Amino acid sequence: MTRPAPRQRQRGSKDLWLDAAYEMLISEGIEAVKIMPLAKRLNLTRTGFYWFFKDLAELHAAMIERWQNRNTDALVAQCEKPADSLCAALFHVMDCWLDPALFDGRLDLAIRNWARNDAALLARVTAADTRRIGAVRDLFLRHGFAPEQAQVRALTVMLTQIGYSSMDITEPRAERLARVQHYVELFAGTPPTPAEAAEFLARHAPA
Amino acid sequence: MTRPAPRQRQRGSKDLWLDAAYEMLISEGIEAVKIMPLAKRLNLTRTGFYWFFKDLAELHAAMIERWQNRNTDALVAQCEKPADSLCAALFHVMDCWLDPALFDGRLDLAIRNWARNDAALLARVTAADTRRIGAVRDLFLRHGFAPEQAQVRALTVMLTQIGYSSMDITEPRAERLARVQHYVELFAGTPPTPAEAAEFLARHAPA
DNA sequence: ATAAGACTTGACACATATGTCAATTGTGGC
DNA sequence: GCCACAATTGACATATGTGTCAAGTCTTAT
Repeated sequence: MTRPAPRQRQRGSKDLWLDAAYEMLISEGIEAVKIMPLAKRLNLTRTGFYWFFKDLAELHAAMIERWQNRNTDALVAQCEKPADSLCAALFHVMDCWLDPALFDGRLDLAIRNWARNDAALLARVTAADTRRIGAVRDLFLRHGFAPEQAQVRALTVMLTQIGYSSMDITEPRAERLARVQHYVELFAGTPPTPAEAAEFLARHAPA
Repeated sequence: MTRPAPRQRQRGSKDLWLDAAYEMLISEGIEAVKIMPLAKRLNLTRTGFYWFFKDLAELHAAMIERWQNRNTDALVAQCEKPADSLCAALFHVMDCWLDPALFDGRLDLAIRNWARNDAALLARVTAADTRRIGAVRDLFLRHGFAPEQAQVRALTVMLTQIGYSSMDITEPRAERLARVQHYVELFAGTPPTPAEAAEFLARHAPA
């Protein structure tokens, strides 16, 4: 009968620090993820941190671990969803742009910037990129594109997504939603049918 | 007869510090642009810095000034170059991707990341983006696209460019060169003529 | 009630950064 | 030769960050 959570006065916790670290990473970059500021934000004493983590490096490792099991898997899954047409398939990919549960662009960008001066992380990001681009490229290949065009279109889809985060575009949700079908038209080379567009919009109707 | 440059033992100089600061900004982000590390890299005494700049903030301001008068102007100029066809016009835009004198993607990215936590800079970046996207959009409008499609295509062109820097893609020059015509085909909706592609390639032939 | 263990705290030692200032060092103009 | 002054320097005061450790404080199981 192991008591599942002994919990005592428990003000801090591993996840509490980790969550705060994520917020910091996303809003100000890895350079801002420091123990003292996190402690201030959490209203805890700085040294309590060391009960949960060996040091800053261990916090960093934990953050990377958490990212690893996220964005990429969801994106690949969206690419592999069965679809009746190219446009329908692309709409599945576009779902990622509208549902933060599928893909967190800000987190991705933050990790990417972090990787600029962390060789080990860069390797993991590059591996993730290869997987993602490969998944989108295969989608285009399945729909009859020549290898060169499939590769370029896949890259452009991914690049656009990253650019969106990087440029920090904050159009209203409705506007972005309406714009998606134009992106699909661009990437596919032909406009989606009204039925396809309608299905997409229905998926993202306000809950 | 004002002696133009009195120069004495002059080991440092405003530009020396500024150049070093740019290198730092590009390779490691604004957080790394600190006086002590710059001094070390330049093999100068840290305090010498204060002869040229009032403080770190003044260095920062100088860097922004220098960026301001660069990337955007060249890009807009490329968009406005006369062209016989849409593809030819797009090839002019693509010139920016291959000529660092026209557009320095790494600098642009670094400034963009910096702007994430500097509201004043963010405003300038946003203004630059508006100008750039507007120039590309007008290009598509001139070639007969509907407003919505022109806007989406312009955004995608810019987003792709930013994504390229952000993703840090380092394909060999020859490969990128070869790929450009596929991007043009994607953005234009129709492939360029062999003559147009050849002209582009000739422009970028090794000097 | 009390002991065990989960969690917190403050003091210490240290590193790296910023900015000020008075003192110095070279060099060109006289 | 030497003066003026542009440019450099080292010492000082201060801020913010990291990490260690011994001592303290709750809370729950017995």
